[in-house]
Amino acid sequence: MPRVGLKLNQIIQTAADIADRQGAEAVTMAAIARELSVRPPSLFNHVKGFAQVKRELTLYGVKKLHESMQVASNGMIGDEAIFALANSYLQFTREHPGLYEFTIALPQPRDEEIDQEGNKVINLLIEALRSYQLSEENALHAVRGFRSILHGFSSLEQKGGFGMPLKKDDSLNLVIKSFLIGLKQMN
Amino acid sequence: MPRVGLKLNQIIQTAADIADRQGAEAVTMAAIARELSVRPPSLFNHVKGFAQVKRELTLYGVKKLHESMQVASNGMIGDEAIFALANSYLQFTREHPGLYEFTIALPQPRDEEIDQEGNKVINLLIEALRSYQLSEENALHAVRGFRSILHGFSSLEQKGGFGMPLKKDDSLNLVIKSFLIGLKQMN
DNA sequence: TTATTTTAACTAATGGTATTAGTTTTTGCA
DNA sequence: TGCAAAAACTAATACCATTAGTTAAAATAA
Repeated sequence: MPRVGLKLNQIIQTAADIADRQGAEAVTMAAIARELSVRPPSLFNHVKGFAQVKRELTLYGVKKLHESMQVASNGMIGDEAIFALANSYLQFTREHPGLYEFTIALPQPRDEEIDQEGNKVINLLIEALRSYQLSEENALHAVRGFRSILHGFSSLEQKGGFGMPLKKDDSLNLVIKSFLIGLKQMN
Repeated sequence: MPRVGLKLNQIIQTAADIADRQGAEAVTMAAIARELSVRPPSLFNHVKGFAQVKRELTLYGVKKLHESMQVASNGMIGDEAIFALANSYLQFTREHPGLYEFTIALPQPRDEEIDQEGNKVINLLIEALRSYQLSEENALHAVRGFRSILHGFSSLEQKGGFGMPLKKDDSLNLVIKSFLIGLKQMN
């Protein structure tokens, strides 16, 4: 029994790979162990249990999503920033469908570190909406709306909810464009 | 071992109750059997397997959602109909959080009967948007957008994604209102 | 270098899950 | 009344996460 040298990082990476390739529900301790050529109990030397694996997966996903959006919108403002954020969000959900599921499955009770990382994403949206000169309250409402659009669209797309053979990116563009036009007339 | 007299209907009803009271992931054959005071294998006399239970749950949920929206928007047109649809959608997800999760977990591969029922919901939206005089293509984009807003908002609300202490209904109203304003300037 | 301690793998076992096979009992009908 | 079908059951299998206890390898101390 040679040492494999597992690290928490490898375990989460492996779990994320399984999620993206076989779906979020395929992520099990047994599957991770198989992938790493190790017996399931060995994982418990590095992780408290399956609950922690999911928690780390969520944290990893949110961090990665934030990073993508950060990079994509860097230096932009206004509509340009908003569309850049939307596109990078959608790209992330398409490249990492399984990981994304964990990203939106927030643990109960709330997790300080995950919340903090999630707030960074929200702050990107708040920044991008700044040029709209909304009241503080309306800005928060608008962020919720924008998040709803992004998550709702991604989720429906992944679940196969869009049956019609119609360019999906056009749909997202239209809803965001409409939303922004409406926002401009809000004050 | 007296006859219990299980019916497919009772099984699905029980499953839906468990979903709404304890969460969608609490729905198991074992839990359903416990609730019905029956041994798990007995369920297999009425149901092919857990996969079918989930499938029936999805169908039941979509039907129920459609019925609620149908009733709520009956006789209305334009914005009034749209807000009525949105409110009844949200009410459904709040009253049936567990069942709603199954409602959006469409089975792979596609299920003819579920698709058909889902199309009825979509048709309600298309009808409501008719007064906007959108091109056929834009109408479909708009429906996707509207569905994204509804599902995204509901999903984030359920997952506890809205941290700020801000009236959630106001948020939904604002995003829909903005979206509609934008739509009106689309042609 | 050798000895000791710690780390990380292991095996074995427990209790949960869905599911199948085979059995028994009840019910409904001829 | 008797028989066939339906619907419950028990028993067993194969997964799953997890815990306890064991062993071997690696890191550290002497």
